[in-house]
Amino acid sequence: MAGNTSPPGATVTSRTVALLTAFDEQHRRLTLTELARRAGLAVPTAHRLLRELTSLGALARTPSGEYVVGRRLWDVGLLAPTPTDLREVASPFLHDLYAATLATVHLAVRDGTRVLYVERLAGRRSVPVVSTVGSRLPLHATGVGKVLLAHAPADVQAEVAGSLTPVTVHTITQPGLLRSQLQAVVADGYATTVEEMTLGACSVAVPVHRDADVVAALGIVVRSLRRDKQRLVSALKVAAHGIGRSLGAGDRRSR
Amino acid sequence: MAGNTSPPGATVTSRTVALLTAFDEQHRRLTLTELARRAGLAVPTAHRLLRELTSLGALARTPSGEYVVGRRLWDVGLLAPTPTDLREVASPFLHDLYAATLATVHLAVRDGTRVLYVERLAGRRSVPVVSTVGSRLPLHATGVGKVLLAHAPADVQAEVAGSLTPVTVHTITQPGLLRSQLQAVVADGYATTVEEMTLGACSVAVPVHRDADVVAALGIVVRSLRRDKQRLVSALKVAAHGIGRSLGAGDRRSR
DNA sequence: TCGTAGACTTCCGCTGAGTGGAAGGAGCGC
DNA sequence: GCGCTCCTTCCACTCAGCGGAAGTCTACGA
Repeated sequence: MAGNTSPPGATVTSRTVALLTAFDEQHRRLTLTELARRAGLAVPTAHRLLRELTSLGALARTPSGEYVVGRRLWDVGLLAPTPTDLREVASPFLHDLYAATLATVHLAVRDGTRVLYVERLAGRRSVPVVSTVGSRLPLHATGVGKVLLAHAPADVQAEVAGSLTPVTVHTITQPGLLRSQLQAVVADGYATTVEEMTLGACSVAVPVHRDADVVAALGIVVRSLRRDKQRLVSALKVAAHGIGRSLGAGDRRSR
Repeated sequence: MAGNTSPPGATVTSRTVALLTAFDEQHRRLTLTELARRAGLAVPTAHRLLRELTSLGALARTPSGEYVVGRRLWDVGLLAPTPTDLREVASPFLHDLYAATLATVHLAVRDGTRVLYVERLAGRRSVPVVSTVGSRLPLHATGVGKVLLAHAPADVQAEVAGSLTPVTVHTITQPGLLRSQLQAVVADGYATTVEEMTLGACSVAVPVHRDADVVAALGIVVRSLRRDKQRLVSALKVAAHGIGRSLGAGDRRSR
């Protein structure tokens, strides 16, 4: 009666991917049992798959036996088109912006109803923030998020407005207020937040255009906006414009 | 007689990984037939696996039907321990270094007998170079490569010295010359190249220590070394020292 | 307009690769 | 020593995966 009771609709491929995607920001090293549980697999099955993945270089093992993401997967991941192209093109502009402001600089795109951070520059003297490259945060609570939301399709805006979860006491939770702010973002060409994501941190962000489309948002985080908001906005706009122009020129062989 | 003639030793997992790793720097978008060929699979098999991978978000399709690496894979790849931790820790030091030199800044580790570039900062006015993040270059033809090679085990040094392929007319091709240069690198604490990888580009690089081990190399690329080599070397050493100290402090929960 | 070539997609019967329960270590704390 | 937890290996059953063949779509040249 030794046998086989495969869960419905689970192909080997999906099992493999399930194992790989069991890793996340909070779980960068996992044990066999934990991986099996997170991927919904029997322990021996997980063990065999993990051994294969390890020998192929997709995963690696720590000295203590835990599994971590391997270098080969890092390689392949870097080839993902949108983040990489954006990063590559934007890089010099981000450095200039950092040099000019000494603030934390963010480049982000929209991923469904969240902001996905594609690049982050932070100096040692910058305001501490929660974002890291690859992390996702709510659209309504960050500067880059508001920019991306303001230029998102109506159904996305509706979905976000339907569940405005607070992060700090200053996070926007009223759909009407959000709507009017988004209109202002489109009109003014920039968005701001004041302690809506992190207490003690404010942000300014502008859209990055490629032709008519908004493909990304560029933002900075500072301690206060009182002093020189206008200077920051214009520095951001210059950088965003430069990125957009380089992006337009850079679409080699995309039909 | 419809049947099954699976190649020996090919598991589904290895097929999946073969498909994913069929992508590289030069082939960031591939067609079905090309992928099947590169992974050594029958076209219908590749087709089915690719469809699964696409629906799972590991791959994506361009409007024209080609396959590209998906965002989910990018996510997972970012969790690979070594490159990410290094990047994260080194980031502020790299920016400072860039600000101080305006040169292209490289952070690299050794991957077998090649240099693996983990991070690159390039300004708009920097010397153009071939490296991108994730690319691998020969150890003997770059500044960071020489540093890593000088601190590599003897067998790696021997293997590299055994096949010194020239890149430019200035690339080192004599094992004896390489050996003496590597000794100098260890003694002096820095390495230089003069047009050995790219004509018109010189580089300086220093090791990044974590305790006694050399875990990475930090380098910059400039047009000429005549002018202020000593200033560059000391700027590099300061940054490398800072990175090493932060690394030592930053090894939370690694047994 | 039609024919041809090439690449993509769907179908389906055979079979061996994948499955997971069970059992055998290994390490640790009490 | 004893029990607990986690990792690893084994193995018989069976269904998931395989790929040849056939059908579809698109591009291009006559």
